[in-house]
Amino acid sequence: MQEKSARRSNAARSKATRGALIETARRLFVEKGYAETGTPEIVSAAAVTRGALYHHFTDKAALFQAVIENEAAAVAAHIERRTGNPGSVEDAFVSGADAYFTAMAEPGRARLLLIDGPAVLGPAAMAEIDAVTGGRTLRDGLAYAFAGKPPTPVEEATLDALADLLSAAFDRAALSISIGRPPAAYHAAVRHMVSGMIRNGPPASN
Amino acid sequence: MQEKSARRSNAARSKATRGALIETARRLFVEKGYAETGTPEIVSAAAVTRGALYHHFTDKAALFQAVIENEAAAVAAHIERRTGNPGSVEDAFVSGADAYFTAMAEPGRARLLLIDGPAVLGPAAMAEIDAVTGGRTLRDGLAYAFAGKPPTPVEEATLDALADLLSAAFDRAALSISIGRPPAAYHAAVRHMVSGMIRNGPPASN
DNA sequence: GAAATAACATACAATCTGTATGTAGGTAAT
DNA sequence: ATTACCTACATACAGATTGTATGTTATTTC
Repeated sequence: MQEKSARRSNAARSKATRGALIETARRLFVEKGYAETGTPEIVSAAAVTRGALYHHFTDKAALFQAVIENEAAAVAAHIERRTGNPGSVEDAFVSGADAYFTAMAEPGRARLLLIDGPAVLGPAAMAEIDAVTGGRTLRDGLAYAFAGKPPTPVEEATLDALADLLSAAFDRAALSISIGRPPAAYHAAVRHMVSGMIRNGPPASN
Repeated sequence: MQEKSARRSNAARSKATRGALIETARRLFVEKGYAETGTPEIVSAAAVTRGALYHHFTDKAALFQAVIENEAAAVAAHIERRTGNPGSVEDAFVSGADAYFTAMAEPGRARLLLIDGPAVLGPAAMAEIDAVTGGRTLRDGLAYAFAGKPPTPVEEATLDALADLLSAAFDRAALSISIGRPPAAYHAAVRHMVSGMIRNGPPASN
């Protein structure tokens, strides 16, 4: 065997330093925000060098993106884990929203995914990430809720827009709760909004 | 009279340079984003010096905040100007949303107010600015819509939350339209969301 | 018109980011 | 096992940016 430090494969070395960087960066980004956190501080806290950082990530934004992708995956995993199949479509939305809220209650997560993420990576890139991880379940739920009970088949674009609005409402709820607003009020508001949208039947075409 | 440059009062000088800085900064912030726009570039484009900038604003963020306050005021002015009194409460919301969308269609405005603003100044400061300029009209509209038709008087906190969610939906609609998504679809979606929320009556207390 | 103050201008110190270059440890082929 | 090669990291550096400190010029005030 070797001396002090055990021999480690390159894969293991990479995994360790990447992990340390992402974990430490996440903490500092949450504490002080993306712009106010310098790479010297990150690498110092992670006990690596800037050379290692720029070896594994093309720039500071790429490190941030790795953090964001982690968070998005964690949210998706949490939701998928605790998703049984409830009775009504309405209940599915409400309990889905509830799962989303508890996932987003993880400290710092709302700020990362809803504030800094869009600003640093752009709304387009964030939408991309959301699509890869969670996305689309809202839209499918709405389509199902409106299926076969037409005045007229719902326009695709309107469905997309409706899902977008609903998603924005959920995001805002998560963000507001994360800054101390009363969760119960937001739960009630979400329930009301969802039930109103669904009971009201499919949207008119125009 | 003086020689070449006419004597100008201090108030006039300040107004001119502040105006040039805010106007130029707005343009560059929209073109390249807040973080990627340096103060040297701003002052150069505005034909002033960095000394002038830091005389009028405590730092770069303060200049940005001035830009944001301008935009918020412009939105509020636009909405107030074209607000008649329509028939139903529902129509009031829909036409209010419409006015909001056209105001937010001003190029760059959505990015400034909905993306960079929250990231640079924080959601709290943005809420403050919104409250000073527009704010509260959504909440009042909802209160009016639900007035006197109780199962039970609507909880204040729930009303706040509902207004918050609705506002988030409007923001998202404005943002999505600003990046090229079909306006008609969002108009339809907003109408459906609003009518559902209102026709569904006051939210249950729990 | 002189003193005081506001509105700038210039110079500087401290950082920070990304790159370039150098080195040590791991892998692979012979 | 030795050699050659490649990956992972370290160090040094150039360019640029931010906020401040200090100096100068134009207005106001007395």
